Amino acid sequence: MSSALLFTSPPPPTPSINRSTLSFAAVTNFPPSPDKLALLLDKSSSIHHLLQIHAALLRHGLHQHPILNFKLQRSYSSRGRLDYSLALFNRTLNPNIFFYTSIINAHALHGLSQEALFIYTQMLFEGVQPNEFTFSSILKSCSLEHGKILHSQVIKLGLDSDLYVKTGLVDVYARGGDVGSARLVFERMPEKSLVSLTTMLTCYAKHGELKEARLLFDGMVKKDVVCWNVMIDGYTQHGMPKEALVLFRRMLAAKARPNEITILTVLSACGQLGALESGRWLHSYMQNNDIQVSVRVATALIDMYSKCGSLEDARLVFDRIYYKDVEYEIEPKIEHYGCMVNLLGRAGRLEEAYELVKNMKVEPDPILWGALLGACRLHGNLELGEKIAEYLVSHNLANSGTYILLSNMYAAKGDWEEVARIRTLMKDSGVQKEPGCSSIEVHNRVHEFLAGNLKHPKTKEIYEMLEAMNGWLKAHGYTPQTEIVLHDIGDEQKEQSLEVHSEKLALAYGLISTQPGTPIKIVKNLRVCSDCHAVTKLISKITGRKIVMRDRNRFHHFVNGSCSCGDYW
DNA sequence: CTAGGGTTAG
Repeated sequence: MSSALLFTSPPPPTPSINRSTLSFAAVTNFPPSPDKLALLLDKSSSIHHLLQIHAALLRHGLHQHPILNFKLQRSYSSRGRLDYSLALFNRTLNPNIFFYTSIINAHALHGLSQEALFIYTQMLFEGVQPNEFTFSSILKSCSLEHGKILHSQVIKLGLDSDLYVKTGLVDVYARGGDVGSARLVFERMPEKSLVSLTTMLTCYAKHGELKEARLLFDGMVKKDVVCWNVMIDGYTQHGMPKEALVLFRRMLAAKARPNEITILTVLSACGQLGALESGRWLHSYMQNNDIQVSVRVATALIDMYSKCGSLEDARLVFDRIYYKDVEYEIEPKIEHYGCMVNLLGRAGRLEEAYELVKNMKVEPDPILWGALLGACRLHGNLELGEKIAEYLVSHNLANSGTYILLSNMYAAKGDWEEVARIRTLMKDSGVQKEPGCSSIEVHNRVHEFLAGNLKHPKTKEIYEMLEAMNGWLKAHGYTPQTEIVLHDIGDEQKEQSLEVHSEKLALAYGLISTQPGTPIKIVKNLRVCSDCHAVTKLISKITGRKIVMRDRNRFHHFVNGSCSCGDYW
C-alpha cells in the first residue's frame, strides 16, 4: 500500500459503545468465575486456548482448584500434550483420587505403561487408595506380570465385583496370551456386558480359537459393529478368508452397518481369496454408502486389486489418492534380502546368494532359505541344495517346502532311493506338506478345489471338461511332464495324478461356468507346478481366454499361449 | 439445576 493511499484513507469508524452492556460484562466476566472457566475448559478445542485458560487460572489464584486443574489436565492429555499434563500434575499439591486416576488413564491410553505404573505406585506411597476406576485405567496397558499383581490387589480391596474391572482383567490375560485365565475371570462374571463379551471374543479370535469365538459370537443376543468386526477379522487373520466373506454377508443381511474397519478387514479377505467380484462390490458399496476412501482404505483397495490380478483397478485407485503414504526411509529388512537372493538366484549366481544369506545381519527366515533352495532346483545345483537342506534340517529350520524342493531335485534326476529317504525324513520330522488348494470366484461365490477332489456339485461336468482339455492338449502335441511327480509309480498313473491337480480342476470349472472369452482368475496357495503352468499356457491359446493365476509367489498372466513370468518362476 | 475418573475391533 502506498503512503499516499494511507493518508487519504478515511479513519476507522469509532465503535459505538453501549455503556450499560459494558458495565454488565465487566461485572460478570471479571474476575472469571470457576463455573465459567470449567465450561470454557470443556469447550476449548485448541492447545492455544487451553494455555490461555491456564494463564487465567494462575493469574486469579485458581491453580490449585481441584476440579479446574483436573479438567485442564484432562484436556491437555486428550490433545496429546502429556508433557503439559504431567507438569500440571507435578505442580498440584496432594492430588486426589480423581486426578491420579485421570493421569494414569492418560498415560495408559498413550501406551506409556511404565509411567502409568510409576504414578500408580507414587499414589500408593502417598496413601491415596485406588478404587475401581483406577484399576480399570491401569489395567489397560499393563503387562501380564503386573496384571497378576494388580489382580490380587483388586481382590484384597474387594473391587473384583466391578464389571469394568473384571473386563479389564479379562483383557489383561487375553493380551498376555493366558487364554485360560481370561476365560476363568470371564466365566465368573455374574453379568456380562456387550463389551465384556466382545473382550472375550477378541481373546479367542486373536489366539486362533475360532470355534470357541464363533460359539460365543452366535450366542450373543445383541451384536454391534465391533463384535462383527472382531469375528470377521478373526477369520481373515487365521487363513479363513472364505468364512470371513460369508460372515460379512450375514452381517449385511442382519442390517448391521459396516464401518471403515469392517471394510479394511473384508478387503483383506478378498485379496487372500482373489475374490475380485466381491472386492469390486465392496468398492461400489462404499461409494453408495458414503464411506469415505481414506488413505488406509485406498491402500487396502490397491492391495486387494493387486492380489486379485486387476492391476488396472489398482492403478486407478492409486492415481486418485491425493496424499500418498510411501514405504521410503525404511531399514532394509528381510524382504529386501529376499529380493536380492531371488535376483542372484535367478541369474544363476547361487554361491553369491548363499554367501549373502550366510552373512546377513538379520536372522534368515524359512522363506529366504526357500528362495535359495528354489534357485538351486531351478539351476539343478543339487550339491548346494543338499548343503542348504542339511543345514536347515540340522538347525530345525526345515519346513515342508525344504523337503519338497529337495525331493523334487532328486525326483528330477530319477534318484528314487533318495526321494524315498527324504520322504521318510520328512515323515519323521513331523512336518506335513500343505495340501495344494486352488480357488476361483464365479458369480460372487468362491469355489475351492483340492487335488483329486470330488466334492464339488458340478464334479461330473468338471471331469468332462478335463477330458475335453486333455483331448485339445494331445491334439496340440502336448506330453504331460510326468518327471515332476514325486512318487515312484507308472507313467500312466503319473499322468492321472497330474490331471487332477487343483489348479486344473479350478480351470476346468472356470471354463464351464463362465461365458466364452471371460478372463479366468485362479488363486493357488502353493506354487503352480510346471505341468499345470504349461497346460494353462496352451489352454489360454486354445480357448482365447486370458487366464490369471496367482500362486504363493507371483502372478502369472497367460495370454495366447505365453505367460508373463517368461517361464521363470 | 451444578461440577471430576473407567471397558471392546484395525
